[in-house]
Amino acid sequence: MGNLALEPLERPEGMTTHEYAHRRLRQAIMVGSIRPGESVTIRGIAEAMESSPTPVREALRRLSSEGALQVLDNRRIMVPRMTADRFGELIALRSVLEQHAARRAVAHITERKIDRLVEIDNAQDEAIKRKDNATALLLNQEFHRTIYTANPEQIIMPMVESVWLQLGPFLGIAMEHVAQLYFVDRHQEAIEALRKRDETAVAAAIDADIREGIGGFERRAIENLLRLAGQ
Amino acid sequence: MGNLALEPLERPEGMTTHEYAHRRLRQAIMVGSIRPGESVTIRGIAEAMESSPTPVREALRRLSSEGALQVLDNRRIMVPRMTADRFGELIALRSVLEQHAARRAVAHITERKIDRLVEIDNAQDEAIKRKDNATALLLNQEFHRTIYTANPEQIIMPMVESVWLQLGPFLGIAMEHVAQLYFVDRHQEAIEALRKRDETAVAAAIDADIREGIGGFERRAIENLLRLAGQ
DNA sequence: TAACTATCTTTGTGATCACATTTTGTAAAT
DNA sequence: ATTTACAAAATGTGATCACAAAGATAGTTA
Repeated sequence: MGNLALEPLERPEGMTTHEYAHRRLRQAIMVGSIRPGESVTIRGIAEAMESSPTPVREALRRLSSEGALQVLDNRRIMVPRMTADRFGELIALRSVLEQHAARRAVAHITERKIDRLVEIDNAQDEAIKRKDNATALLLNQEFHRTIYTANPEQIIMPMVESVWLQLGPFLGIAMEHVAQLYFVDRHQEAIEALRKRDETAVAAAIDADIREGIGGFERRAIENLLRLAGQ
Repeated sequence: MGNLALEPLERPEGMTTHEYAHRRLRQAIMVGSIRPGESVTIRGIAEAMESSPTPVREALRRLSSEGALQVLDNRRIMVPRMTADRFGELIALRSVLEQHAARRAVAHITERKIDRLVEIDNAQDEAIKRKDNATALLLNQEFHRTIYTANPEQIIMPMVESVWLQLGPFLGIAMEHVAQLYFVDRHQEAIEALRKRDETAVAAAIDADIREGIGGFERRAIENLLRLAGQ
């Protein structure tokens, strides 16, 4: 359990060690590189990224506050386990949060932003064709993030990302057992609705994107996947 | 800026230092003991609670992930400043989050829970009569928390508390300049709706409680308060 | 008086160490 | 073969130290 395969990540000049550790772990969790129930150790991570326990501990505390990690009673730190019920809660919350975020952003969307959204969506389609799930996943997040952050007073993004983080490990399992993630593309609808500045239509597109995308997993399918993964 | 008046807080047996630091700071921020824009230092807090920088840093990282603190470019850590726009975002988000949390909890509410809610509400009324704002505030939170945590799979509570944390410092300002906080009591409505297991009515009561309570501050009033407080 | 500079102090950061607890591994006993 | 007992290793925790960057202060100059 001590040895942990963390894909390398460039470290910008001037970034602190704890911030780097945080970002690297966060990304690993977000794209499903760490399985639910897997535990991480402070010293293990410190060794893996050639630093010391102190900054790693700060990174782990942040991740636990973000819901990405869970601190057990025996002080061990692990990626939370997934259940069908928890998955349902996460999808319902994701839908509510992102619909709200989208509604609050509509008034601030510029034509330039919309052009950017089209770009991202095209890139995502490319990634899906290449069967590059990880990239498609990140581009999908980038699409959503671009919309929500159009609102300059936005304060919801950390919560949206928290939900993404909590869904990440399950996505990792799904990607292991499903040939290709089923990406539903309601992005075109969202873009059209944004062009018209139609709040309700935007919210509907976001909701559909979530519920028919990752949220579309049936309860039975989730239980099967978790059993297959030995959860 | 180094000296910080932290009201003492009992420390349960076996609680780690960083956890204790986190809880103590969190409570101070939640009830408005620290003003927006005020900065805290690692060594200052460590000295105030007779510990060392290491665990304090962990506590501060957690609080920054919770939105209670803001890390500046110069790495200084401060309580985020409030603006009328940000306040509006916070109230809107609070309403959406708590309505959702309440809806998801309705099915799990027991008669015992409802009795507990009545108790809390009575205690809050007492505190209001005594003009004990801090206690009333905490009891109000306890009321809401009791509802939302009835759902055993609930994952939204950390986000709700994050919003409370972000509103806390402004409440501190409000309490300095307003004789008594205007507590609107839609709790009776919420209790009645819970008794009937009426999701929509519960959500409506929660929404009204928020929007007519703290959310009832007019934009003009907020700007005045902030100006009075030298923000 | 205002602006600049040099010095001292404060502060954040990360590595290291010591300690207590937990976990793991091994050998003996039933 | 399973359980128990004990030793060894691993792990989380918190204090301390050294270093660099930022901030404050005092003194000097224009």
